[in-house]
Amino acid sequence: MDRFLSSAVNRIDAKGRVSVPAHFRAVVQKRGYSELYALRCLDRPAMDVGGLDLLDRYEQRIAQEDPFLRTADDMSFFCHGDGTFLKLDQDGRITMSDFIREHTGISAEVAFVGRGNFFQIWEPGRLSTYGAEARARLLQLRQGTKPGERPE
Amino acid sequence: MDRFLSSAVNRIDAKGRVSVPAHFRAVVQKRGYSELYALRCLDRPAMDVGGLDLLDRYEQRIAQEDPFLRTADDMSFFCHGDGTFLKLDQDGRITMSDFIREHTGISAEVAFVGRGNFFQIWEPGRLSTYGAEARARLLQLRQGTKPGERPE
DNA sequence: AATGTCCAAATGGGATATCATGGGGCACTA
DNA sequence: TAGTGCCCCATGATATCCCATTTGGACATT
Repeated sequence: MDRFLSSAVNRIDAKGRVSVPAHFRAVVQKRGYSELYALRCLDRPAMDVGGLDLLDRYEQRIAQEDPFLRTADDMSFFCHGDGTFLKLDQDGRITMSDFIREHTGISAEVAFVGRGNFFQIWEPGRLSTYGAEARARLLQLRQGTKPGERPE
Repeated sequence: MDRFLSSAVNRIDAKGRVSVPAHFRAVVQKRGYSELYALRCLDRPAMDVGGLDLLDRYEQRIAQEDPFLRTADDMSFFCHGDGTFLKLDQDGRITMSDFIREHTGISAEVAFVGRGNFFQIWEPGRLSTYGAEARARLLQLRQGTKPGERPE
């Protein structure tokens, strides 16, 4: 399987390292990612993590905009300024920098969530909160609340 | 990787020096920049820093303007006159001149922000304010695409 | 079903390399 | 002579390498 699926929670050690789930590492290798690109999610306390193709997609999108308009600048600000590279060490671990901790609230444990072509990193507590909200929204949709309306 | 990515804040020492993040220095070297050029951003308290090709970008912009209008002249004045060269010392540091401090409000710490082909220098507080605004604009964009659609 | 064995993955930690930062000293110059 | 820029080195913090130990699940055996 070459997609990031399922989820797992791993502990951060005293040096700030955390193991990427073996299954994810296998996908990373199968896809030939030599480096991982991590991006602060726009509206959630999570990081999207994937290969450079993730970044390429953003850059291609930006290229379509007028480079001198603010939108293009905002987009670049986001995908370059709010992104970072992650290095897998030889034991398959990554280090949780302050850059990541600030945005996610991660401190002692990390939740890894597969998302197909990429995966996400969450603080476990916030993930379950968010998951509950997402389910509630879907439920409301089914029960006939106006689509697009944000519950709460 | 040969792009300026991610952000970091470093402290200015008693002599007015600040370390350019190692990753940025690596990119500078990989791109073969022998000198760094810093330009005052037009509409923000930040500096754009990059190789001389940074000027290409602005000159391209100027070329779009009607050469008979004052705008073109202003722009040229701006990009050719309102910039300065930055020298990396042997330890990979640059000196924060008054020219930079005045425009950015930098005093004790410097935030470096990768922007792909160049990077920016900010006063950390102002950066976070501006970043929040930029993200808000992007969110707006996304929500304009299709109401109720699951953002991705 | 309970227990034991094995293996892969996760975790811990010492040693080392890299980086940010502070500071001394020298040359040039205003 | 004070100020500035530049060179060099010291130090502490962090990141990385490498190896040891623990954990947990799959499988086999009884």
